[in-house]
Amino acid sequence: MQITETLARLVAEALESVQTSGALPAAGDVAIKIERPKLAEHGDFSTSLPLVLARTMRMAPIQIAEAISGAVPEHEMVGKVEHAAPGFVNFTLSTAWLQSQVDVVRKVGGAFGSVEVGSGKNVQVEFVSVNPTGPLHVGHARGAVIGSSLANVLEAAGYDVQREYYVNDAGNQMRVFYDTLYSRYMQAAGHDVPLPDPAYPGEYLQELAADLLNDLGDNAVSKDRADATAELAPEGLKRTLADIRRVLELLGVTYDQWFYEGELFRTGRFEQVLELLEDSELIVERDGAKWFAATKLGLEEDIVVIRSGGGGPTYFGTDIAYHHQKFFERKFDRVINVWGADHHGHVARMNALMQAFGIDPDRLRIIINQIVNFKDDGESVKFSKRNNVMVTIEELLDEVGADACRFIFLSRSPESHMEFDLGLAKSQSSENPVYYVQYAHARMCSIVRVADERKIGFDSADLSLLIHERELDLIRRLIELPAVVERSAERLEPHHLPHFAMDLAKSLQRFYESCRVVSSEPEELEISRARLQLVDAARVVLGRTLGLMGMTAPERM
RNA sequence: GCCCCCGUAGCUCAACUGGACAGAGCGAAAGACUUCUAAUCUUUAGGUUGUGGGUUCGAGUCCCGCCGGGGGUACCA
Repeated sequence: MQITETLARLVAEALESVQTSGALPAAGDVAIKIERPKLAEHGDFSTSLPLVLARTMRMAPIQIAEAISGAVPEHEMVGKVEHAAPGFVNFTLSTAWLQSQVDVVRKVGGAFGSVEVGSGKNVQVEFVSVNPTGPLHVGHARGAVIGSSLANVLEAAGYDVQREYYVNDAGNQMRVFYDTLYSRYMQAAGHDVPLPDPAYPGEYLQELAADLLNDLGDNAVSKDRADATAELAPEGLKRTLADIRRVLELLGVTYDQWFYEGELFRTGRFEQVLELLEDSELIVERDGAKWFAATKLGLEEDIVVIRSGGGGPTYFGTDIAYHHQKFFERKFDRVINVWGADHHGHVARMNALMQAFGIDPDRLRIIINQIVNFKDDGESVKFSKRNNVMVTIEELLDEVGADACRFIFLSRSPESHMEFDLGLAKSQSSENPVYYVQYAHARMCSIVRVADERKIGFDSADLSLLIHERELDLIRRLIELPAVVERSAERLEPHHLPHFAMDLAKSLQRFYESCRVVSSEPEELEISRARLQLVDAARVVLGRTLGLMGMTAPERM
């Protein structure tokens, strides 16, 4: 059970007992919120319940606070209960209990921080899902990092998680991609075939076409356009996807499932779902096209799902089948899509779609991450696939490194319009907070190594020796991780992790500064052992935090 | 025009969904290494949370109006 839950229970008991005794009047049901005060003098946890109750009880909040704080039952976790103006009840954790947590952390080990809010529900996190028409560029990195860390956090929170990349292999953009590939292939073979319009004019397709000519030979040259394209397309797709996958892995991003849009057509699901909606008259025909009747569900306009003139399904059209499949065939309890801000217009449509399916809209959550504004030494850089000005994720990783990249993207909440200064990230990489955090981890590992070299075993230790302010501060920090995981999972906000990591690293460095761990003085052996256990616990917690962020936890730097 | 997101220290960002004196990092100023890693630590300066109202015991957080920035508003994705 989380600390706050225990405290809330104690407060509830206290409230009940003073109401039973008649010291306080009845007040109906109230939610008891336990929070963390900003100031140390206000204790470790607090509740403003008296302020909330003041009105209905028609009493001064401070009196209520006094009554409640005086009635809080004894508990091993709680050292001190105080009331404070204007109407707070403040809790200070007991020193003995804090000391005991070092052992708890070490026993739980790498699983420390896991919570059970997910209770075995299965959730899918779909992220990146960029059309495989070329290499990923820097703009895609943010969603990749957010999605992958969120998946880690949800897993730690007890969810059964599936990470998915939705491969748009069937749409318009792919046709353009294949048409361009054909032209480039013919050009590479020495034929003057102009680029289609529209086309993907970038270098990437020239290189890919040259590779295909080299590896597959020139068989396709003599075929007509359709046959040749049909021959080149699967290999072009395969190689582009393989490259995307490779670069994502460099960034520390992996998937459980690569789901192909084409699958929705091959299995007939697209047709089925459309028929289903036609039956409930949510698909209508007009102007030669098929429309999703979103106006019947409160939206301002209907949405085309199949274009007129045999134009095929739209992006939204296949999304209908795709999401139906997620909920009804694969039966996910929850689905989370991480999208860039350029797709935010679709959110309302997706909610309407959930309505059409008769699914609780809360089961689908769409995280919109805002566009990243890239700068280079203060100068704004605009990227675009069309005008061919872009930096690939791979180039970014060459310059900045995956860990630093992840940390930077992760520390901003998704809705912030973040700045990413490439020049700064490169030139000041040693001042980057990411190294501060990793260094703290390496330092703790180093201490354990030294203890090992000097043959100082610390399997057993007297933890009651840990009474230094910095030691207790560090323990307080360590045991925050479960709450951080819980909050990040419940609110789908992985950005709390790097901030916690910074705070933890700070506590570690401060402890290191004030408390000598491995001592050569014989009379300090016992305190050394106790501190070694603390260092070991801290190493575990920081390592886990880095792991959740998808970063490495170096043992030396 | 309409819809969504944002505006917090010089810069980059937090603030536990309405709580107590708004916090970190970087940058700036001043200090600290004979021991386990100085990629460190200790101080100091820096704020009318864009702005004007409102709700509340209490507002960076909720509501309304302005100002500024970004994104969307296709039979593109």
